[in-house]
Amino acid sequence: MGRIPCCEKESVKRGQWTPEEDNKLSSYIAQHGTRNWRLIPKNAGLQRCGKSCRLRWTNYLRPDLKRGQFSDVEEQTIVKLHSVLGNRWSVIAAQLPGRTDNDVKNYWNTKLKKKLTGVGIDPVTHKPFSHLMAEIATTLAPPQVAHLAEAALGCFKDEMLHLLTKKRIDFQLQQTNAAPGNSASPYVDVKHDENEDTMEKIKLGLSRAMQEPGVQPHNKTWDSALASSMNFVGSCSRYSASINGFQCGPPFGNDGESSPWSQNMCTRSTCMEGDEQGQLHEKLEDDNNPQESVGAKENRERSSMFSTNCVLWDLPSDDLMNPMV
DNA sequence: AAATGATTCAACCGCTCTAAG
DNA sequence: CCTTAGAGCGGTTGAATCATT
Repeated sequence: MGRIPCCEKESVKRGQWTPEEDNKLSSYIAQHGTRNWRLIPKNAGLQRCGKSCRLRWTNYLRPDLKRGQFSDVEEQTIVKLHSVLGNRWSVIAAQLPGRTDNDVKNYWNTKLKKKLTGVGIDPVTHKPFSHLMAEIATTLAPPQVAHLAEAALGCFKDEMLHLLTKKRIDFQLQQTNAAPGNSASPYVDVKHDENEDTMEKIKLGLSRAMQEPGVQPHNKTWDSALASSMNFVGSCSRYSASINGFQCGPPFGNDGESSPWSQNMCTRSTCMEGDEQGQLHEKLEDDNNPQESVGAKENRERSSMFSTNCVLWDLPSDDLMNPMV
């Protein structure tokens, strides 16, 4: 037995709302409140489904809604909460006064996901891609690691190309175009010659990632030492440094000394049991410092989480500037 | 200036959860 | 306990807008 529709689809209007409809809905809700959405369109004289009315009200007409660009603080809050809660947009939105789950979801899908990917962070797990690869590598026999590395080249091709080329693309294109007989792509020729070398570097990086203890050099961000440590404390604390001091340890961990995988565990919903929601609130309130000056905020934006020096595969940054690793 | 592609975001869809009877 | 309806959620779509060629 299928569910009955919430309204007669033939008799309801769909699509964009007109100002007249908005007025009718707003004034009706102002008078009668939002009880029983099914009756609201009928009583308000709207040819709309109750569900549509609710959506229009909660996402657009509510007087307490905040319009316009997300602030840096809001952006960071979303990233933080998403790393803990995943795609629980309504919970995330509840921490952002004036923002709806739809707003947050749209902002995540259109902006934040790309930003994170652009700096080499997997937006699903909030870990560096290099770290994820190293994690997978530990479960494989050495010959398979090479295959993994090869596969990674394909999987993350777009992200890597973006990272590797964004600063030198013009230069490379100039050089390529200047050289007679070169193909249109700056990568085609070097790819073939350097492929072996590239694969060796990647394998080396992955091997180190599997072997090294938790060494965390301080002069790099998002490098494969993160991955090599196989210790998300390192990556998370580095990550947290990039996003304005958010720490995955306390209050999320059980104690001050985080276990190697405590960060990993705290990135999922298990972290939200008990009184942690309250701790989350505390933390968020700390972060949303209302006294922050505009100048300070702008400065911080310039050095925001997304300006991290992303180094993948344990390669020197100079190598990253070459067309193929 | 026009065409095309990319991006944004309001709105819809289908599902789950919850409470009432 | 079961059924049903209402509410809410997350995923997806597509029209409007913006950027690029």
